[in-house]
Amino acid sequence: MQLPEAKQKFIETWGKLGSEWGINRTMAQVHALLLVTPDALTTEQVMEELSISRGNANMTLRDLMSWGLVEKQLKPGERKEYFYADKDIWNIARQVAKERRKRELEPVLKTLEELVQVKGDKNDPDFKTFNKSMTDINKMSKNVDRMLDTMLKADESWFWGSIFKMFK
Amino acid sequence: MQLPEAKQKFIETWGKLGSEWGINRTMAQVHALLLVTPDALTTEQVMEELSISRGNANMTLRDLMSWGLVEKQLKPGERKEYFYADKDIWNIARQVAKERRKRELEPVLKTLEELVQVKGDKNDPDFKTFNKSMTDINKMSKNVDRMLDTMLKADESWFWGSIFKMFK
DNA sequence: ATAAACTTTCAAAAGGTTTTGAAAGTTTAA
DNA sequence: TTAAACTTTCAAAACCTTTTGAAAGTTTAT
Repeated sequence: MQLPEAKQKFIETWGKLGSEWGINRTMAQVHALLLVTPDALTTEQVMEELSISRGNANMTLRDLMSWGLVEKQLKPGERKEYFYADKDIWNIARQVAKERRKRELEPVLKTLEELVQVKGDKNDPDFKTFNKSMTDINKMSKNVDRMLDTMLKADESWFWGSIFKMFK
Repeated sequence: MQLPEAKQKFIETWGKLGSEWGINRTMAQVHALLLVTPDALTTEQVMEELSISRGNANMTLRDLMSWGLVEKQLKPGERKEYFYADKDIWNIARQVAKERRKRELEPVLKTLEELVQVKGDKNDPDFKTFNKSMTDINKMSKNVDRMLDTMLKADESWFWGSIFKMFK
């Protein structure tokens, strides 16, 4: 396989994976494009490479910046804005974990906390089942939250090292 | 908050979380309903509780079975099929991890393996960037894969215990 | 064999999300 | 100023996914 074809394949694959995990396909594709591009690209170049409209490119690049995955670069003497993606995969993973935790896990944790408090008749099977599920899901969610916290603070090799020591 | 309202809130919350993570909202809602219901429900009851059509209920329940989250129960002397969800949250998490790994991570790993093999000019910045990204993403994906493997084989309390020992 | 009870299918409709592109807005240079 | 270069907006269109519901299929009891 040649480089241009391989890039294309990566962009497709990353886009598909993104959409399976609730990330807009185009956003994942733009990110993939920037990941395999050594230097920063303009909106124009992103539009060109992926055959998408100006509006789409603009909005997607802003989204990627709000996720902390892409940064704007201004070159001296130039009006155009350039976009550059951090290529450090551990940083990327942490950044995504951090954002999804804040956007999605935290609100759920808050709701579960309320639902665990719901009182009812201890002999009512409906209540018993509800209460047990809420308690268990709440515990697991908190564990996930703590694991993410560990990951966010950790250095890559230390984190995986510790994980794999689990089965030494 | 009263039990019926609380159930409703859980169903909503779980549905929203599901859709944020690429799982059909209705599927997550049906699963949530079964999680807070002590006994097995018929298609009819699911339709009723969530105000969805027969076709939708049928297809969603089959999907949940294919994910290994719900099982069909037949009661002696009855024609109707009943659907029951395993309430063990660790089992559920493992089952979801197992399926998503098989359906989504494995194909990506296979593609990355190919993309890492792509040869090119070591002085070409395009090639260097592509190759580094593929190598790094491949390594991280393999680590995730191994972590999932550990999780799938593990007992709940042992797994979290080991995770939290990481920061003792 | 028949009919009632129940499940499955799938084309069409509804609903939701993403994309477009032209217009409006902004910044910079002269 | 003015106008060129560039970015942002957003209503409408395109696209994609989900849902519906009636019809077809299946199973069981008589």
